[in-house]
Amino acid sequence: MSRPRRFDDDVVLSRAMEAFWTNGYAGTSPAQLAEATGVSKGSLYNAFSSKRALFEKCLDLYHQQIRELAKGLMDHPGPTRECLAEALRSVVDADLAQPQRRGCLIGNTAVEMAGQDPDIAAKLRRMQDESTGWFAARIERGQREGDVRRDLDPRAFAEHLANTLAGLRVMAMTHEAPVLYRIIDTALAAV
Amino acid sequence: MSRPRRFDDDVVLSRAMEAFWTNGYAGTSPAQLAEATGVSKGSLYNAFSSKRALFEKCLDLYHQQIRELAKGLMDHPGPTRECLAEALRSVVDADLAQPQRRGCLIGNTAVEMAGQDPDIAAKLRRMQDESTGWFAARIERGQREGDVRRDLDPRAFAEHLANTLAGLRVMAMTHEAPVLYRIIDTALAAV
DNA sequence: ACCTTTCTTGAACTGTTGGTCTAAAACGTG
DNA sequence: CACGTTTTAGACCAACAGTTCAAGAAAGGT
Repeated sequence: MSRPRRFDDDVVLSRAMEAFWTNGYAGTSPAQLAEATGVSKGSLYNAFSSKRALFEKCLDLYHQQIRELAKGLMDHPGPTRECLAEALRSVVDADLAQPQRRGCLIGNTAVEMAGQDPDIAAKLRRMQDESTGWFAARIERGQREGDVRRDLDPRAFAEHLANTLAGLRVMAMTHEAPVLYRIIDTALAAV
Repeated sequence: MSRPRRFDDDVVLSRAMEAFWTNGYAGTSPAQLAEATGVSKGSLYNAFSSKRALFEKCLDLYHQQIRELAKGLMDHPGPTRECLAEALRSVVDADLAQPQRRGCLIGNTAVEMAGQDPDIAAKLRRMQDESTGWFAARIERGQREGDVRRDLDPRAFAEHLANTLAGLRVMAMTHEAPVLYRIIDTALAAV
């Protein structure tokens, strides 16, 4: 029928996501996106309509990736407290392993765009709430298994954890592992 | 001698700070700065050399303002736990009272620039560490006054509080007061 | 009344931005 | 192997970025 696309949408999306992640939405120009993806500007616009639309697809991809990651981390064997601590530590480790600090794409986008753009704000809000849900589920499981104090409100504590994580990823821009690890331990002391 | 400056450097700086705060460094153009300050682009460059230099002065002003604020908040009468909770709540309230969410200028800048710019990163790091110091001092005072458990590590808990605050200001971009208040209570449960 | 100095202003400048368009090339199909 | 359709690379565009500059304007010192 027609000429097929030479590039794989998913790998292009993934590379574009990396570019947006390290440089921000405004900080990533079409030229940079072309360079990062190896696909020319023209093709990029042909395939994704606009920089904005491409960005939203990148956000979705990011969210899906952390969803997979979270699923794995929350299913790790071991006591609840250690499981949560290990999960947070692994996120921090991943951040610090990067040659350039870049934080969390969702948090970064909240800071950069949520104030001006209610649509993006709502989308980010949904994503963050989903993360909170994963934490809450793990805590409830801990309570069922007798691992976690019964008087702990799972929802409230999950929100606290999500907030701690949001903070960590900002703090990781300027701090090193020991401080961040200590923060994780302190935040989890109540479990 | 020479023609005097028509504007007051401090009010110009303060208005420029507001502009950077709501729109970010890259998101604030010289034209916007001129508009926000009421001073023409040319004069702005004459007085502050470059957008970058102006921004650093704004950062310093911001830090000085929160230093004053923190001094007041940490000296409030009442038990330590309530004092800290009230301090965090007042920051959250101030964020939510704004017509446009804008987070924390230090955190926002960390996210936007720290990855690329080691100088800025170091400066932000110093500012954040100073904030941690204020929390630590208040906790130590609480311990001296018998208000706070002796086995709490003031430094570690202060870092946790600074991290919680950093998180709150990102979460405030997309969440409302009840969630944020609950997070504050949970984070302070150990005091 | 003039001189010097620093200030203000607006225009001008260069590079880049986000985005469009086109002409040529590439492909599956019949 | 020609068809009709798509993709592609790159030229192209107006707008705007950050910055500079020449010209004039307001003070004090002489």
